[in-house]
Amino acid sequence: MATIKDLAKMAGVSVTTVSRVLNNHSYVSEEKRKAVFEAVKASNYDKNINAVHLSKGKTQLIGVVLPFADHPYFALLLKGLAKQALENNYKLVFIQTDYRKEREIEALHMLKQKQIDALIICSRTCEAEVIEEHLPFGPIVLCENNKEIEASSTYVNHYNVFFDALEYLYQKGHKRIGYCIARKFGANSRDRERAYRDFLKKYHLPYDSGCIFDQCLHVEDGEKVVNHIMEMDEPPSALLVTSDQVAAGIVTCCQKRHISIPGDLAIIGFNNEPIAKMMNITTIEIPLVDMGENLFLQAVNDDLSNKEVSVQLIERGTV
Amino acid sequence: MATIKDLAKMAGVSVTTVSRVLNNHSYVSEEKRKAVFEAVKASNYDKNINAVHLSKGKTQLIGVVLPFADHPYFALLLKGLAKQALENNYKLVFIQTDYRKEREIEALHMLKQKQIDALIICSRTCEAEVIEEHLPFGPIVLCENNKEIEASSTYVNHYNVFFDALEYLYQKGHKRIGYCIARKFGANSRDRERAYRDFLKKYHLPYDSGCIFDQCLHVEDGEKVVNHIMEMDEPPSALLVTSDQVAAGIVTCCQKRHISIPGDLAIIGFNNEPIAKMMNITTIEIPLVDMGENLFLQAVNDDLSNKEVSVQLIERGTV
DNA sequence: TTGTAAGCGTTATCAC
DNA sequence: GTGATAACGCTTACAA
Repeated sequence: MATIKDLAKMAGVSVTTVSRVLNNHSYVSEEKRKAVFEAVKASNYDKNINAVHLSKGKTQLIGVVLPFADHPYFALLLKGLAKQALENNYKLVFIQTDYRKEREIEALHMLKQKQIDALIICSRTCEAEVIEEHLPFGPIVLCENNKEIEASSTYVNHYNVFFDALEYLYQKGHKRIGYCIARKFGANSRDRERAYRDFLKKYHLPYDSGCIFDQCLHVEDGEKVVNHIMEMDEPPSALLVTSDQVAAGIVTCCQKRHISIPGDLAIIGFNNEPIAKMMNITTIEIPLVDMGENLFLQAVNDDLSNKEVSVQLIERGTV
Repeated sequence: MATIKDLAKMAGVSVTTVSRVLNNHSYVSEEKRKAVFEAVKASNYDKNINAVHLSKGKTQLIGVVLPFADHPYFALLLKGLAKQALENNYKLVFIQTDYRKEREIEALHMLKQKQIDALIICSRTCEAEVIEEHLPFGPIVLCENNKEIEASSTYVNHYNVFFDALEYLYQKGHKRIGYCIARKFGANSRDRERAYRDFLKKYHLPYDSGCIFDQCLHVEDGEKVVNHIMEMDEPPSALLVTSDQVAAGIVTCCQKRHISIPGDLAIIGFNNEPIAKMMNITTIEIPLVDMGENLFLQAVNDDLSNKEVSVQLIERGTV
């Protein structure tokens, strides 16, 4: 490939002039400008962007950490991120972690190595201290409500949302409520558990760990939940299900097993994924695409901000 | 941030020695080695990876072009790609195109600019010639059965698969068969259309463009299809649906409308997404994660290869 | 308006 | 074993 030096020679100008033309900085006489463009054409020149990166100390690359993309929750976040990346002339580096700490650390490492200008962590696994250590190397933005880390974030207040949803079910007469969640740990999960315990306490309801189902991510996990519930002596009469995927699985499975919804079991899903509308599932809508867009903007703008997004209960047929 | 030069000074050695230690090339005396490591610790040093990229002419970055990630088809491909990327010490640059040509071209441009070492195009939009123009700049791998482009590929023979599926339905007594597809153009779609027309010809069946439904991607699109079918004078008795998402939407909608499946309408989905199992949908399984893995390997290995993957009909309750 | 030359932080080729 | 020093290809003071 031709370099800027070659162009300079071909066009009979200096490399500076070439650079100026290429980035249209300041004025360059029309004839030299033309000569440069001709040289570009003739040599099928293109910048070596790595040289630019080195010289500028920036890469127009933003890292995105998420456990996996084959789930609407992350896929929709990613959609929003990608949208803003495009509009702002950035590219995304996709870092799939499967919730493994070492991979998240690798992503942080990329920030330190200046391979990416900022890092967006959609679902954090490693300790707060590790994040903090890397803060000096560039903006890190989180998708959780975290006061201890000095980083920007866009998040849902899962404590409040969960608490309100539980109250809603309680008002509808449910005294025995369980919930399904993806993983037990993680900031959002812990907020939800706190809400659950506080709710139970408020109404003097017993805590039963058998009513909490974790590892619930995909449609097929709904089946496991239903099977489990059918074996229970005192099954819950309502379930908060943190993904409509799982909610859809539960509803489908209940239909097969002739468990009436909401009669025998009430369901509130999360995210308002398309399938929830399709299957008439009551759900809590989370503006994931918007959140993705905001996360991206926070990553490039750098100034610290913490944005709580609001969610909306969409009442349909499963409560 | 400290540089290799600083380390050299701190450790009292040359930059060459530092580089050698850092990349453990050849032998370096134990004491100098130690001195370097101490300097690294003391200064919290980390490589500027952009300098490495420039110097080596490689970035350990592979570009991935796909229209969007919020669909199981692409999300699963991506999963496979990410898995191999991790194992081979590469990162993926995620380029979402929404099927827009200019964005695909931008991705090709990154290859020319040496920002990525190779490019994987999961769903091509731009012309074959444009791809070919960029072939000199690095490996490009495709996810389609394309003989004209001299690039590696991993693909499903959609012509054969479609034809066989149509035959299968025909043997079951269906004479009026339609299909649902994501987009009309694109290599895979055209292969499918050819198969459809050839099948029709073989059995002297009439071609009716009203039996082809495009823009079918998500669950909710299934509803549109059903609505449309209910208006038809001569509705199809069977449908090939190129995504289980849409198939699930169709099945759900038919249940609501009391259209019996497979009695009034037979359905064959595609991909064997989890929802297909859940809803007992007959489908054609495509090993998407494996395909993703293979695509990645082709991208880094460079030598030309074209791999056709085999699919499997999974008979369940919708035919 | 244009050019010279010094970075940017590595790796790699030579000598010694 | 070790160290100068020249790439790598671009940007940007600073001069002219």
